[in-house]
Amino acid sequence: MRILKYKIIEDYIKNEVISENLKNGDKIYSESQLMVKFNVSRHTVREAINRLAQEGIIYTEHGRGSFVNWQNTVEKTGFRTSKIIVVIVSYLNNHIIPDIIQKIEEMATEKGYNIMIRCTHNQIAKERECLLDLMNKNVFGIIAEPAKSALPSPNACLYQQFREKGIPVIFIHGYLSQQTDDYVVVDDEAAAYNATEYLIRHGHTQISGVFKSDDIQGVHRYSGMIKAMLENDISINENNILWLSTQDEKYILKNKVLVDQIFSRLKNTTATICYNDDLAITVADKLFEQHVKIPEEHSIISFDNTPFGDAYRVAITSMDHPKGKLGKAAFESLVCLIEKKKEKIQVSLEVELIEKESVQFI
Amino acid sequence: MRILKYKIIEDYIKNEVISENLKNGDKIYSESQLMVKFNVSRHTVREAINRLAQEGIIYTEHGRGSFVNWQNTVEKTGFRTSKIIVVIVSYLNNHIIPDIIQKIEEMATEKGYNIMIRCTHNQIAKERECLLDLMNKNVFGIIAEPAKSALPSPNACLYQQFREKGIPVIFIHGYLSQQTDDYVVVDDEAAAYNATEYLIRHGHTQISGVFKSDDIQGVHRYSGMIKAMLENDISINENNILWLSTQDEKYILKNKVLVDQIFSRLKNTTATICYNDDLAITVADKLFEQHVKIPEEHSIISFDNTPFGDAYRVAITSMDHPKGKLGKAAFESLVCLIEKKKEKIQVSLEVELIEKESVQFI
DNA sequence: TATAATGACTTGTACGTATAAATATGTAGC
DNA sequence: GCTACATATTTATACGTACAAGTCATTATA
Repeated sequence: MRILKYKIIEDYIKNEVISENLKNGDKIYSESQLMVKFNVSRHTVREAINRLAQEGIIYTEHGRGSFVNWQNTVEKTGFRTSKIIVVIVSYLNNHIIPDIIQKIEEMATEKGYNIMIRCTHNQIAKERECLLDLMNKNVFGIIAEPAKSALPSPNACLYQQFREKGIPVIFIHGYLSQQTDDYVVVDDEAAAYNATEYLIRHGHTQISGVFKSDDIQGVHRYSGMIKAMLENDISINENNILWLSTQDEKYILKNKVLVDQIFSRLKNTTATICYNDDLAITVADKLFEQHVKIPEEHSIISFDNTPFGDAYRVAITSMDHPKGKLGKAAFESLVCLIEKKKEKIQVSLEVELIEKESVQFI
Repeated sequence: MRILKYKIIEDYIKNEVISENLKNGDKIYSESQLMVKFNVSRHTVREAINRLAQEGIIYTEHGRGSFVNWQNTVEKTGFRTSKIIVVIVSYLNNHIIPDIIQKIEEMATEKGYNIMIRCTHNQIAKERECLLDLMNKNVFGIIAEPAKSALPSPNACLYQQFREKGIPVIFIHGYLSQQTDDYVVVDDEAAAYNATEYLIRHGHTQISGVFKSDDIQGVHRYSGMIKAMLENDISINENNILWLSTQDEKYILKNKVLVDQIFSRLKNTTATICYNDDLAITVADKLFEQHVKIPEEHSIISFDNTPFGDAYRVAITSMDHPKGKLGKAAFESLVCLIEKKKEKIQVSLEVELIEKESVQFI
């Protein structure tokens, strides 16, 4: 291997910077100084300096000199080479997602990644648009809360395309295919199972449920409930289950028909399992309006343990949501896939039950 | 402007590539060909080629020649050429920011911008780190909620540097300098003025206040309160004002001393103006614990009109927060600055009072 | 005292030359 | 038809020179 003169100078300065003999912002030797020092031509010195500048270790200013730019070196090349992770979520304005994203952002910044946010409003079309837009961008990985995960998704193949291009995708909250997807989710079935067992232990046998029909979470929570009831030899009355779509949920407060539906489903039951705290509060409000006392006359249990449910006049007993843990696991898993340290990530987080005031012994 | 020879060659080749006279993978003219073609020295040709290689438009192979690398340019450049807007906020997990960001994301995606998120945890150090990190990145603009906006900020000069580089900065929620900054904020002083007037109209003359000391919003809300009281000839007792820092706020629930402080400040008053709904609920909780009934024995009014305050056992009367409007205005203003359609943006949004249950006539 | 001019020093652009090393190609020899 | 070799072409490294242009501190001037 031939010894390159410019390489000698380049390495020398690089070492000075790394060993902090030259600190950030310091002016390095001028071209003429280096010419003398290494007994080379100006051209060779400039070659070395150009390479260092290209690497982002120094920058030069006309008429002033070259200066160390070490602290920014890693990221200096800008977003072109910097590591971008896209986080795709349904909505930002709920009580779960912001916490997850905040955790992801925290860890990502620490690791030198940048977080880009996209919202789908839980609409397949917006999700599709977003994925197509990202398709020819230079992203390192995707963390996605899939839209309408309970239904067959026409966007599954788009996510697949990212994986085929070597861009890992981690699903959170739900997934599109349990076989092929990488995901970090909450074990909703187990959570619902435990919630139902908790009601049963409090003497409830007539239990109704309000679930969301378009998210896989709703399906899992439903099946956890059913499982617990079957195992406790409690008969299941499908009439006591109310399925709501995202659309319904938005209009539920205004829509008289839906309110009536709630009551027809809850009739003859002593407890209700609600898809989440927001829904639990909506249901509770309607019950209060009809002078049904909670928890004395009707118990309610729900999911996600939000401050919203905490602040309600009857604090809603709820299955906790490990938001920070989920964000952390999702990011770490994604990095594992990016760095090819693992091939498949399928994590299911267990959750605790947080006892509050909305469930009573019958 | 001096005409640079290497620049002529560089632009010529770049044009050949863009116009697809030279397609991806094609070998470009050799150095000696270019020397003849442009009648320059080899050095000048190499200067041009080096720059093109640095841009990623071509690559060179020893002994073979230089080749067009255009297909990768779009991909490689990826986000470099795409329009990135960075949104810097204190926290994501509150009731205001996610809505604002969601609106910004919605509009940005529509206009072909990409949103990058950073959280400062309302810490000057983290804000600084974030700004330094962004300094060398190719962003189109910044929407920032400044950290600790009530105090003189050492990061003000960093924001200034962005502006000097032609990267506009729009502050939301607060600003660092009313003279020089571009901002879209809520008119907190007017809001507090109206809130105070509302209390006065309900017969309250002994009014206490709980404010945040490190955000400019707290200062503005305080001064709005003072203004209203002065104009109504109500004497102000500084002992009835409690100032909390972000630090305090976090420990307030656990810290006995602070709880006592709250009560010493609220003593002898019939109503309290709270910095926001979260604080209002904390204060209300403590009052309830001491068997003070709200609103019968003490009225509370606050800011931001969050669902959190809505769900509280006594729905908190609160000044509304135009989250969507603010997000929209911030984004549109930023685009105006980016496209140089405007030079200065200083928007103050007026807010409504949302009457609920926590204020009563005395 | 404030401003303008000067000169020393710095990097930027541009020319010329020479040799080294990698690649491509044509030719001679088997 | 294949290999080995010589040759031409290409880029890479390296020397030298000259002048342009930006920065900065000192000096001279108004």
